Amino acid sequence: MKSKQWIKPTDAELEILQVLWSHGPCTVRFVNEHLNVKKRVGYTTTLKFMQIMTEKNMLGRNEKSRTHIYRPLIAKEETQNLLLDKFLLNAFGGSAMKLVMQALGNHQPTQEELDEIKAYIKKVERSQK
Amino acid sequence: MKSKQWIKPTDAELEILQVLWSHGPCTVRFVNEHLNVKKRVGYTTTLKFMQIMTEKNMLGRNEKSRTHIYRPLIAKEETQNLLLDKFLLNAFGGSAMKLVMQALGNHQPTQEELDEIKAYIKKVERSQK
DNA sequence: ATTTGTCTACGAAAATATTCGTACTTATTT
DNA sequence: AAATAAGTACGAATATTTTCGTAGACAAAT
Repeated sequence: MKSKQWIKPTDAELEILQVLWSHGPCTVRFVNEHLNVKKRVGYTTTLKFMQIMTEKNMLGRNEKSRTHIYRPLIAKEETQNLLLDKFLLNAFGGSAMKLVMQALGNHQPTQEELDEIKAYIKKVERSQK
Repeated sequence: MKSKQWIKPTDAELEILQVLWSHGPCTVRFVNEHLNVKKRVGYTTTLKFMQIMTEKNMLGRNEKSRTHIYRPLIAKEETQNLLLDKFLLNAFGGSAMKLVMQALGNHQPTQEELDEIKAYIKKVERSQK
């Protein structure tokens, strides 16, 4: 949707975005604690990243209170799409089908998920005929 | 297949691997010319990468003639799988289904491709019953 | 046999990304 | 009010990735 200059989030930035996307707006401390579930990261490291991301307009923040509240400024789906495009090109030479088949093959979909895909395919076929 | 220490190829390394995977073993010059179709890269840059990748055991080379012939030592599918796993975690919080649906949605599959997926789903369902 | 072109090796600059220590400010506790 | 705790800002060290220049070897062309 945006005409903004797209800046690809780095891995570390993405981890922070994940937290903000799933919980709502939150503090540096909250984010940092979540990151620390997976791996040890210093508080000021997380802080620094979030400050940088704010400069890059990836995040916004409310400075009303001393403890700032950060929120994502880029949408989850849009971001994932753009990353997906890049990844597709980088790793799969642009072949979406290859990627889809491999993702399906590697991650044992449940019957429900299969149904979801079938429904989606039907929809596409109908609109495409 | 391997118990080798897995080293994630960087973006630049992946571009080189793509060339080696699709054409057979080839020379630095050949690879470099291919990369230059997309973007300008110096010859020695490509050379350096391929030397580094050889050190990392990503590539092997035949030094019989003065002009070395490089070949990938890591398999395309295996590498893509591992990268996919990482990407899935990084960008999609591990949800393969989300990724698949988004890939399908963004890249207008042809009828043939849809058929391919349907066939695959059938296969899974049969084996899974 | 000299010049010119192509190759490899290697060091190191440049660009990016990651990590954290220190200083300073503002609350909160004692 | 002094000490302690919790925040932000910022500079800078590290680590990683990308990019090339330069030197020396060897072969091909003049």
